[in-house]
Amino acid sequence: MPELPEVEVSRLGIAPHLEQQTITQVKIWQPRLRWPISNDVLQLAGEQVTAVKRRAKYLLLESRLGTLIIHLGMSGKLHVVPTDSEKQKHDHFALELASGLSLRLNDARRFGAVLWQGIDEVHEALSKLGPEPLTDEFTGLRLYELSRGKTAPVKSFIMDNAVVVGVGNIYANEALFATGIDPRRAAGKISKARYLELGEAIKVILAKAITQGGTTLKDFLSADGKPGYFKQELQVYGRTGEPCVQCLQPIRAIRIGQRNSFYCPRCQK
DNA sequence: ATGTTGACCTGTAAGC
DNA sequence: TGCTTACAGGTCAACA
Repeated sequence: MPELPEVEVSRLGIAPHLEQQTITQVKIWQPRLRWPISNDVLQLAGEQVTAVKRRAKYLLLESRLGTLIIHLGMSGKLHVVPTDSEKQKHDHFALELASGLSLRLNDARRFGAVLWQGIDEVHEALSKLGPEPLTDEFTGLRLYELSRGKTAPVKSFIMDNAVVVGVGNIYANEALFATGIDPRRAAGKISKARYLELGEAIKVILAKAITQGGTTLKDFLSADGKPGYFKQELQVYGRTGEPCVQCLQPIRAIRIGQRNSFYCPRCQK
């Protein structure tokens, strides 16, 4: 479900309910997610959430004792609900708060994760990540330099978390359309000038998606239940056979690295 | 080393 | 109305 904008929208939705709140109880209903939920997370009971941050597609709930790391995988969702409300199917984990509200993780496919990072540790899930796309550490120049000699498709390249984090299947397709780059092209054979444009396009598209509340494809809702409106902005993703917004050619779908990929055969070279 | 593929798991939609 | 198949927002391990 979530790429970086959806995770950020989730963060913005839950943060006001969590920050400075005391956790009264930690509930592990289903520990078998992508990795088992460690009992280390139980020490959060009685602790205060000092900040709610994000790194890549990971949410970071900080406390005096350490950081709870949440990843939503493909289908994970966070809800803030009254603690006495009924547990839903696929609710796996919850933090109960002194306010009477609870944060619940619901994830049908269980590709998500709940991890514990002790104070002064860096969890290995976070240790090999590239820069955040919306910071100055990420530039088109970086894309250009890292891509030299690579033969993998440019779409796979920009989805590589060691190159830049947070660019998933939707926004990779959109950024390549915005810059007129054929997603199949070898990453190493694209010019510096085009990478400079691509870097900017990634920033602009992700930032806009965040302001629109993310992309709701099937069922993404922010923690307060609102859908995202970026779907209306999608130029190629999911538009197989529909006319290109620029040239009216039908949008094509192909498979790149096992992922559905959409492009305009006329506008993208 | 780099690139590609399968695997994890469940729900939903499409096809027969 | 079934039943079967393919696919879905992500990431990692294993392989060539």
